[in-house]
Amino acid sequence: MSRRSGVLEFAVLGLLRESPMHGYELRKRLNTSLGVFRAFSYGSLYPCLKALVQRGWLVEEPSGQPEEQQPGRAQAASRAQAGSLAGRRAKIVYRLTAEGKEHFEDLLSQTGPDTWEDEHFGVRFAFFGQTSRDVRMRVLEGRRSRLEERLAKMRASLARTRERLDDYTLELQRHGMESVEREVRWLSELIESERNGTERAERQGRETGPDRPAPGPSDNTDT
Amino acid sequence: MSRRSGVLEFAVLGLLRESPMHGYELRKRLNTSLGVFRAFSYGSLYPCLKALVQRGWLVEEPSGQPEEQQPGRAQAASRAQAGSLAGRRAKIVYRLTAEGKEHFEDLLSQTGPDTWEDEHFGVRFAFFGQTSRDVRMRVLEGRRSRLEERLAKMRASLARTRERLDDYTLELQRHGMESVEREVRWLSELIESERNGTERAERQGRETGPDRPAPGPSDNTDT
DNA sequence: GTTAGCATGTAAGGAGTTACATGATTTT
DNA sequence: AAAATCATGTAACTCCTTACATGCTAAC
Repeated sequence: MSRRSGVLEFAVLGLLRESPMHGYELRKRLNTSLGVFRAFSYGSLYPCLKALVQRGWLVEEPSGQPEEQQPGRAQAASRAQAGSLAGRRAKIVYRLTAEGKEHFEDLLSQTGPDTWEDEHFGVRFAFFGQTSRDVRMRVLEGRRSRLEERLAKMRASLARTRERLDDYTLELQRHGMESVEREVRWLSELIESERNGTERAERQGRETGPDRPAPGPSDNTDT
Repeated sequence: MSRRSGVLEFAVLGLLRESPMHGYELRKRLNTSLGVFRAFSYGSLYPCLKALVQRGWLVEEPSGQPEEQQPGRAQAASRAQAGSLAGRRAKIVYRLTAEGKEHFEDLLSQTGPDTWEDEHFGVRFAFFGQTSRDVRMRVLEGRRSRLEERLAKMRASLARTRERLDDYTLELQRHGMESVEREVRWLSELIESERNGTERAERQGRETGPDRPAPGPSDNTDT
């Protein structure tokens, strides 16, 4: 029962929305696309898929990689016993149902306080491509003010305890604060560039807007 | 039963080593000193404390803040039923035993592959003040090469999939990689300054922050 | 005299991992 | 023919959180 993950569930629905996939591939995408932030194992993925099927958001489809099978009819005959799920071991492809799609869009439109917490924010951002602009803005701004709160607390506690702490603890705190400050600046840039993007494409319905080309003039892939 | 936390256990022993404390205070220290990285609730802290007592690494000591109690005898009499742990509600102070101290020092000297993983590294670093220099070096270098591995994987996967990803996913990955690169640079500076050891601090040109105290020759336990 | 903060605990459960178990297909 | 990788799954366990339950004490 359960397996009501939240993050994992959201990511699975989001990835399957782009195209049907089987579990193994799904997991790789999960751990690269959304990679730095979370990694999942089969032990959580497969039960989650089953649960999503039971709720009617996914359907399982057996697959023997149809495209590659057409030329190989002679070979296929030799192990034809396997029936319709011939060839390779019943690779189960999961596909999003209409209800699943609707449910995912509901999730996408949520802007509750959870959405900008550490565990959720990364995955929310990863699917910003399918998210409406106003939701994007609320999530980005929510996260920023969450982080600013955190910074304020850190600064206060640092001011109170500075003298009692040894150098390493201090350095750890300093580095932590710097990281948070850096994320705040990043968010501010993103928010700015969302604001400037307002020119064309004023439709903010939940239509999946692929009309949003660049989140800023950020082109930085060096080394 | 269990409650063999690892991180929480380590942090509790480490904090109690500095001075005895009761649970409530301990939790505050846990969530500020080691703050950005982890936060713990009473629901995990108190059972952990009990478990550590059972293993003989801590002892409980009742405390009614003795200094303030002497003048208040008349009032205390009215609720004298509470017996020897009078006054405020039996505040339980936890103190590290000799065995606990020894055990903590064992933990401090460990340099297994776990120690530089995300969950452990922060808390290990927080207690570097009590850690011997060679262990510090191994942990810092271990973490750095762990992160470099991760960077290599990210770069490879990015090169493979760059065209298929939308702008937000790309931006997420870029920011993630930048964060990891930043931590690598931070580690390299720390490693440098550990190497220079006795030399005193030199600081690289780094305009971002105020002054860098540069954890220098802080005294440590040697073997 | 009531809110806010100090202080300690427990039961239930959520979210995920590890280790195991199995077998097919591709590469060397 | 061995090794690597693809592929799917389950059971047991870990670690931690939430929500609850309780009561003291300081301050407004």
